[in-house]
Order: sequence, then C-alpha cells, then structure tokens
Amino acid sequence: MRGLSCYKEVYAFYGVTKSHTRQFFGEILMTLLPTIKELLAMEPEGQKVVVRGWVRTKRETKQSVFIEINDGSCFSNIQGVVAASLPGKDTLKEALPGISTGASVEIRGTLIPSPAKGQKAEVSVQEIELIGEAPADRYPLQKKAHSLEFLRELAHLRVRTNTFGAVARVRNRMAFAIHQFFQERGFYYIHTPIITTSDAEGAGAMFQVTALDLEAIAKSGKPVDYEKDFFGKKAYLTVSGQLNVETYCQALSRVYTFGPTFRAENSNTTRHLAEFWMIEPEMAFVELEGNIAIATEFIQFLVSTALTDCAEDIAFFDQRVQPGLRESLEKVARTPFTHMTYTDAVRELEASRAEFEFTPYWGCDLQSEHEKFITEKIVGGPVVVTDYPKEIKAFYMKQNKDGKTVAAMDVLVPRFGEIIGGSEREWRLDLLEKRIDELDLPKEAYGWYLDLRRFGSTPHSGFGLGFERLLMFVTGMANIRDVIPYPRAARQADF
RNA sequence: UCCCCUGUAGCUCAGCUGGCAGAGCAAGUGGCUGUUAACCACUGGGUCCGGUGUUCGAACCACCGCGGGGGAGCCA
Repeated sequence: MRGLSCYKEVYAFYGVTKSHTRQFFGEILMTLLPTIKELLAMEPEGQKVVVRGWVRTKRETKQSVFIEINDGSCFSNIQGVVAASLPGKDTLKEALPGISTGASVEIRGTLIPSPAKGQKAEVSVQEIELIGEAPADRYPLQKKAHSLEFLRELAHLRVRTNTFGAVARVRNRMAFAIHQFFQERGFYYIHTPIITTSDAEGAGAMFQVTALDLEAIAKSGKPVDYEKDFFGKKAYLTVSGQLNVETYCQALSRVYTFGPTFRAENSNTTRHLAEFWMIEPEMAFVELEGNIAIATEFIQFLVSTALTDCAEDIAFFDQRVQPGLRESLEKVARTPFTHMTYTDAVRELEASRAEFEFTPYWGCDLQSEHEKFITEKIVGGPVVVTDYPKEIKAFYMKQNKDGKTVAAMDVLVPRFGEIIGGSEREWRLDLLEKRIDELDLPKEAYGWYLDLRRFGSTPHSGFGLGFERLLMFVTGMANIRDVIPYPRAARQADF
C-alpha cells in the first residue's frame, strides 16, 4: 500500500519541503495531485509534473516508448515519452516492467511542448513506476475496440474505456446541471420516500419490500400475514415521487425530486430499466403554459451545458457513437419548441398518409413511431404535444373544458421521441374525486392527496424526465443499460 | 409477456449441399530515428454454449436447456 508517505516523494521530486508546499502549489497539492485535465490545460514550459493513472496504450520504437495515460479526469490521455536511455536503466525493458494496457502507473518528468502532431504537450519521463500490474494474458480489456455487449459483461471494468468514461462524465455533469437549473430558479430539492405502502400509484408493476421470512412462510403453508411484516402492511419500492412531492409543492411552491425509481415490469428493451433515476419538478401557481416553458428551458439548458462543458466527450460520441449528434443537439438547444395539440398531431398523422404499423386515430395512444414521425417529419425539431384524451392519461391531470381532454404535455425530440411527460394537475376537489370514482380507484388511499385540494388548493403543474433517457439523448448511446453504471433489468442484477 | 436473430481463438467474425478448425484484431518474440487505431515479420492460441438424437462421419441437421442481441407491448 502506498500511504500518504508517497507525497513526500512527490514533494522531494518537486524539490520543495512540505513546510512550504502550501504556498508553492496551493491547496490542491496538499491532498491531491493535478489531474491530467489540469495538466493538459497548462502551458508546457518544461515544468516538473507527476502523473498517476492507468495505461491506455503503449507504442514502442527502438529509440523511445510512448505511453498514453488516462486518469478519467477528461477524455484525453496524456502522452509520456520514455527515451531508450533512461538514467540508471540499461534497457527499456528494464525501465518498463509490467507497463501494459490497464496497469496503474506513476510517471515523473517535465511537461514539454510535443514535437510531433497529435498533442500540444507531453511528459518527458524521467522516472516511471508500476503501481498495479494488469497482465495482458489476463486483463480482459485490450487496446482495441470492444463491443458494447461484451463490455456489458464487464461492468466493473468498462468505465476504463473511452466510451464509458465519457458516459460517466456526461452523467455527472447532467446530474449537477439538473440541480443547477432548479436551484437557480428557486426550486427546493425534496427527498421523497423510496419505500411506499401505497400500491395505488398506478405507474406500473412494483417491487414488493418485505422483512418476512419467505422461505419459512412457504414451508409453513400458511397464508401471509402482512400485519406481521415490518410496516404492518404490504410495502413496495416507489414507482414515482410525484404524489409525495406535490405535498411539498403546496408549501414551498417550487420543488423537485431527483432520485431512484423502481419498476418491476418484465420489459426487455433498450429503453427500460428496473432501477432508474427520475427528475420530477412540481410548481404551484403554474398552469400548463408555464409548465411547457419550464420544460423547454430545462431541456435546452441541459443540452447547452453538455455541448459546452462536455465538448470533448460529445465530440467523441459524435464521431464514434452517433454521427450527427452534435449538430442535432445544437439544433435542439437553439430551436424554439413547436407547440401542437394532440388533436392537431393526430390530424397531421392522418393527413400524412404515411404507413404506420398502428394506424393513428383520435383517442389512440401515440406510438413511438407516431411520436418520431411528428418530431422528425412533420415538425423537424422538438415539439410539445398537449391536451391528450383523458382516457389515455393519468387520473390526476387537469380536465379541460371540452370534457374530453386533459392538460397533459409531452415533449418530443428528434432521434428519440418522448423525453418528458407532464401535465397541469387537477386541483379542483370535486372534479378530482369524480375522476377517481370514474376510474374506480381506491379513494381512501388518496386521502392525503385529496387533502391538498381541500386545504389551500392551487393550480399547479409538473413533469417527469427519465434521467437515463436524457443521457441516451445527449450521448447518442442506443441502449439504456450503457448509460448507468450497473444496470438492473429483468434477470440482470450482477455487480 | 410475445416475435425474430444469434452463440466457433482473449475480442469481432467467416466456415457453402454434413467430410482434417480459419481470418482480422489482441497477445508474445524480433525489427524499425517521434509513435498516436503506429508499422513490418514471425510465433503461440480452440470443451465450435451444454445435453440428447440422426449419420460411416456433426461446428453444420433435429429436439431440449442455458446465455446474448434486436423489435413489440408497457412506460420514464
């Protein structure tokens, strides 16, 4: 193990004593070395540097060896150049024991302008040290392209690849940007519960949570007595934080949740996970128009942030994963979103005379083929579709005056389809109760939810955004299992 | 849950109507005056997913099982 003592060596290498490192290097070096991202941003002037990271690739010639090191701080590697005549070593082999793809190393040398094309700066290596080996005959990642399917089986190692490193950085930046967006606009971040005893949320199959000994119950042959379970009743993992966050909305005005969500649906697709992260803002005194405006601004903020702050990673995705990605994102960031009612959208679909697997008609749920057609062919850009038939939307959505539609809104984007679903909520007690009765939902389970309409009710709106789906859209990755570190799906929960 | 495709070297795949197991990349060794998906040469590398059956003979055909991928539905 290399403890803190290793910093003594680093300080010695820099020729400074620990007593004045604070002044010499600033706070960062007291605990952390400059990252490769920081080194690459420096002007190379022959300054001494220490780099720690993992070897991505090594190229050898008779005269010198080129080692590319990555520490994950950015997409780029830093190139270390080892001259054949490294002081104190007779041969390069002696100087580079076990330095292979995947190995962790420390190099010390000087940051110099690179004489060759391909990189502005490089490290002229004076000392190199193997920290952790990665023997080539056993290390599964090679210095070549691997299929995403293969890497999915190596979820613990795949983040060491270009693609998954880039996904991880974009994921981090987008998570932070989500908080930035809402915090800057006066929203409060609410932690809604993960465990719920309400099976009435109606958003899909739920995972049951229990502390009962299932095997013992099965052996006993007796029926399950949930009064003996931990909560004294059946409990589940949440499928949505919306109903809970609405209560906080009715006190803090602007709120949002951003947390894990669970669906036990046995769906095997590139767009579904059993465990995923969802963002759900909720705004009091905001009607459908305001909801649309915020949702639009939100998507454009996130896309713009990715383009500016993750430019290097996006460039990679544009080049290797989804050609045309950057242009498509730039268009979304600057194009005003078109607004269209469901009724108009269906009319356009019918008028298009395009061949669909499911023929569109008023009252039908828009299929993904319809959504893509609307945003890509009819509009040619992002579009907000509103006022859907009440039969195909949730009970809590505000009923429109026509008696047929509700104030729902879906945001559709090219290349992906629906990315946001939301609505103005029904805030009038009588209409909400009537709808619950019509749908034969268990009204007693919604007691606290109906209280919001009994006491100080307000018009309010909100929407939901699947975080992983946002990441698919921003990165161009085609499978949702590749934008989350450890995907959980039907029959898949390894690592 | 339904439908389709697929499983051969570390990886990606080829392997025709059933007849001695192949390529590229990776790895190892050697070469090369600065490489950058380095390049050139050579070398090693196989439970053809598992089981059963058909056949003189099965990677190939049939059946069962397991794994992987894609699509649909559901949805975020």
